[in-house]
Amino acid sequence: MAPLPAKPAMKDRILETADRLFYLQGIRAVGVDTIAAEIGISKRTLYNHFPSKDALISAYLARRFVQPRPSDKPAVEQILSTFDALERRFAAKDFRGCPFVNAVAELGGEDKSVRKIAIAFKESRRLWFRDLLIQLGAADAEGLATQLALLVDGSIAQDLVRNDPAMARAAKEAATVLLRHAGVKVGGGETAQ
Amino acid sequence: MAPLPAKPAMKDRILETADRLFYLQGIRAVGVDTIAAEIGISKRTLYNHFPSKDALISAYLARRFVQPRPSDKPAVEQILSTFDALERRFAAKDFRGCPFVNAVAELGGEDKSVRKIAIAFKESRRLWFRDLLIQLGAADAEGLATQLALLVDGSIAQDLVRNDPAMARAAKEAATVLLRHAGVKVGGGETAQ
DNA sequence: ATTTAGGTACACAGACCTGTGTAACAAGGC
DNA sequence: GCCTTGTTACACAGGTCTGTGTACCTAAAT
Repeated sequence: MAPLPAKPAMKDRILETADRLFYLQGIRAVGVDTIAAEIGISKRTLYNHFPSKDALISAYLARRFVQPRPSDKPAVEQILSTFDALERRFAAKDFRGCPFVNAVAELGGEDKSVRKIAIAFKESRRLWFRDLLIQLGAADAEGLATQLALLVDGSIAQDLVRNDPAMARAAKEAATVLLRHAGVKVGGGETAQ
Repeated sequence: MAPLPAKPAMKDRILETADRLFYLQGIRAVGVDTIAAEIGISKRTLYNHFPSKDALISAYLARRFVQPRPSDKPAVEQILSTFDALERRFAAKDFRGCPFVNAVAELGGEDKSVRKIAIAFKESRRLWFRDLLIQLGAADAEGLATQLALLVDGSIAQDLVRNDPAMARAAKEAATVLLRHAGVKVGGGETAQ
């Protein structure tokens, strides 16, 4: 009915495939040939949708930049369930660390736009923590939000290397201690054990 | 006097240069040509000392695998000064994250030996924390050591992206809280402020 | 029926990569 | 003098990479 329902399908397919391959194998390790071949299209078609590999990289990272959706759950539960979600993702065998950190590590200071989006992503996550902490009346919400972000990224880095989902649990336990220390009331023993 | 004082100089020069370039620009981003050219030697000479680029990569990571030297300082001070050292390294403009994490991120699951040495490195650091914590009689030295390692790697990842040495201070403050919570006596207010 | 948009096949340029082969050169030990 | 060891210069093989050029095809819109 609408004149363009199936039209953007190709661009999305390219992006989705690039995302998967970039993330799993590394950006430099995946050539545009590989992406096109994986979809079964010609390289020319790919370049008709994205002017360069750099544009594809930017689109890949932009696609990964998703905000956590607002929730009605209690703030403290939102914060702690972050680490449960991490543990679940660590257990999936296609988890390969934070795409933004990996991109910066791989592309170095060379690429300014990559770093820029990575910084924006990390800060947005920190602010998400901070706003919840403010709701909770936590002492030093700014500093504590940073510390929680450290625990998240630390567990991601450790899991990337060790492949051990327990890293998320360790982070959650540390987060619980830090929250309590900041005067936040945290529900019982679900953290221990 | 000794017959081979200047002999291994070349191999060391190659390794040192490879280390610097691999670390700063990424392993895949640096070709053997570039390394040889940087030293001013021929590519042939490089290949006379290392049979392949993979061997050079392994030597690079092995070179980065240094144990913290034993110290007479009090254990708690050793632990906390780790974060001061991190802050100093973050402030240097040639800091580009953890070479082991970066290598795993860049080379992916593809390379088993790289992951192996990265795991060994991370575990050796965790054990270093653990042994000090045992000396201190901390509760749950194993778990706490993991948590401290998370804070280290988290601050490294955050600094890699943001270039903000304050990440090390945030990690130190979190570490202080966790140590106190485990019953470790930590000296005064040098952490706050 | 014709135009137009998007896709295909395929070759190619130009760069860079790892790794090898070869012949010549320099310096110290014997 | 001779021989060994390390280095150099340089070409090259064979592969991969990004990106372009071109001519053809198909299907939908008009």
